Amino acid sequence: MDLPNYHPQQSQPLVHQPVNYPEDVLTLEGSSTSQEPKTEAESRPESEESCPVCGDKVSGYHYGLLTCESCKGFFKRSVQNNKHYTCAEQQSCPMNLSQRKRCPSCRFQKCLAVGMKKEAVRADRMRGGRNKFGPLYRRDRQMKQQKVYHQPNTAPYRIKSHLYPSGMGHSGESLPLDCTMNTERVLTPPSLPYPGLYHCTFPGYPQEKGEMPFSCCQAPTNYPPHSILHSSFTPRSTPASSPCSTSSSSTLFSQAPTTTQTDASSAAHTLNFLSQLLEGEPDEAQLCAKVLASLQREQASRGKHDRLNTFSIMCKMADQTLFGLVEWARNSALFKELKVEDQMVLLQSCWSELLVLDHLCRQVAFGKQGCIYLVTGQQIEVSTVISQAGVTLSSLVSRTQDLVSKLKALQFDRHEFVCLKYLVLFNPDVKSVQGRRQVEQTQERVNRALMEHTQRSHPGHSDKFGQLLLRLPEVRSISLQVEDYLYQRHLLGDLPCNSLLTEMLHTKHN
DNA sequence: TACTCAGGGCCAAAG
DNA sequence: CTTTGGCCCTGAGTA
Repeated sequence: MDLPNYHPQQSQPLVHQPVNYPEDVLTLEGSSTSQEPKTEAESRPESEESCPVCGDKVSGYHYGLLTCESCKGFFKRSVQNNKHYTCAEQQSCPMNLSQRKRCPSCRFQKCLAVGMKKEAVRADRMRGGRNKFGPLYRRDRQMKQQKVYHQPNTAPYRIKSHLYPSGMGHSGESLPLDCTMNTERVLTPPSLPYPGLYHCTFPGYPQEKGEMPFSCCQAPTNYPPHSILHSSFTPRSTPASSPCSTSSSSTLFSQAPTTTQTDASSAAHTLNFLSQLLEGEPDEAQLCAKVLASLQREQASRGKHDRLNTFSIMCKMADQTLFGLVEWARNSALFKELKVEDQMVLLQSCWSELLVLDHLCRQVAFGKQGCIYLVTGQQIEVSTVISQAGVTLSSLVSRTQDLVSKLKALQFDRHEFVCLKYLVLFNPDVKSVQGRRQVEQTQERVNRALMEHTQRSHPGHSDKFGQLLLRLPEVRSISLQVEDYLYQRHLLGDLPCNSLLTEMLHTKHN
């Protein structure tokens, strides 16, 4: 896996750039494994697919995925010559066949965002041979093959996934996991602040079928909305008001308190440490705006009858949130101290837990009783989701809402949230972590800070620390269920391709 | 051993 | 002059 915008060797901060995926990212083509007899069409599947970067015709697998010859060459040159491009605009230049030459910066970012792997460009420039991604390419082909198998009427090979809405089944066969959530119907446009994002018609689901429209509450115009915990969840511009916020982050992060320190200085250090952790927290309003803008761009680039369905919208939201979480980790001083390889494996291991934690935090902070609060500020009634979702999704929603209730009862605050995020990220038990000791020390340090914070902020609640830690196995369990669910939907072709989400799912199932 | 196919190099064309 | 992109070469992996 390569992470989008992941340039550990670069010193300048990288700005997250939402990805404008081409309209046909939801299409796929037939393919076959090399062991099987091939038809003419199957033997050249890539000729039917468009490059995820610019939409040109793909010429084969290049640096991790199917791309065109031109983007292959561009990516190779960029990596080989260690190019550092700068975008003259807002890092969101359109990327298509006619405009791909205009902005190399956005083109290169797009290459990385769709999953082209820098490490596949050989440092020794040796020609020929096979690379280490052979199994990845094989798996990719097999998955495409699998989807074609599930959708027999696939000639020609490009299929719009919304022609196969979930819940309809394929050829009457039963599906291995719940895919009955009629997510195409979940969000309804009225009262939404960005009506262009959602559409009323749901391909494959005629309205007269009698389905109940999902009620969707108006998102508050002023962010953030109500919350009894509002004061605990102040935006990132304010928390630096801690007593010792004048110290530099490098000093703080490089010095753990020693046992010889007095209680007072240890407490001050913990406060300082926590406020430094909090400073790295992304601004929720900015994230909200970013996700909305990305969704708007996506919808604007589509035809009137080719709008994203609700499940795809949710996936895009999760994808953008994931981008934000990766960016958060990457910008963390503690995380930067780790080897790049360790950063990668840690993120690969915990991305879904971070997503779940992020969702939980948003619910505790902003979610109204009985509603799910989306990253875009919109709200969906839990009861409606559960009534329309299949077994797996209903169970996920219920479990998550239970956890939200428990966290609310514990008066979960922002300091504790950021600590849990770090505890999940710095997991020394992840296989193949090289700097295990370093990861362990950071985890212990965050653990200590969390303990001291809970004892200080809730002296009457002696076991808050333990109660919070006890929630982590449930977070883990939910995240694994989320991964399984998403992977099954991915195999059915319901997930938008070329997203960080699918990339992470791929890596986990490698 | 022949074949496959992904990475690298070359070079005319475009900017 | 630099960059692009189509074409060809190379060679490890595979049947």
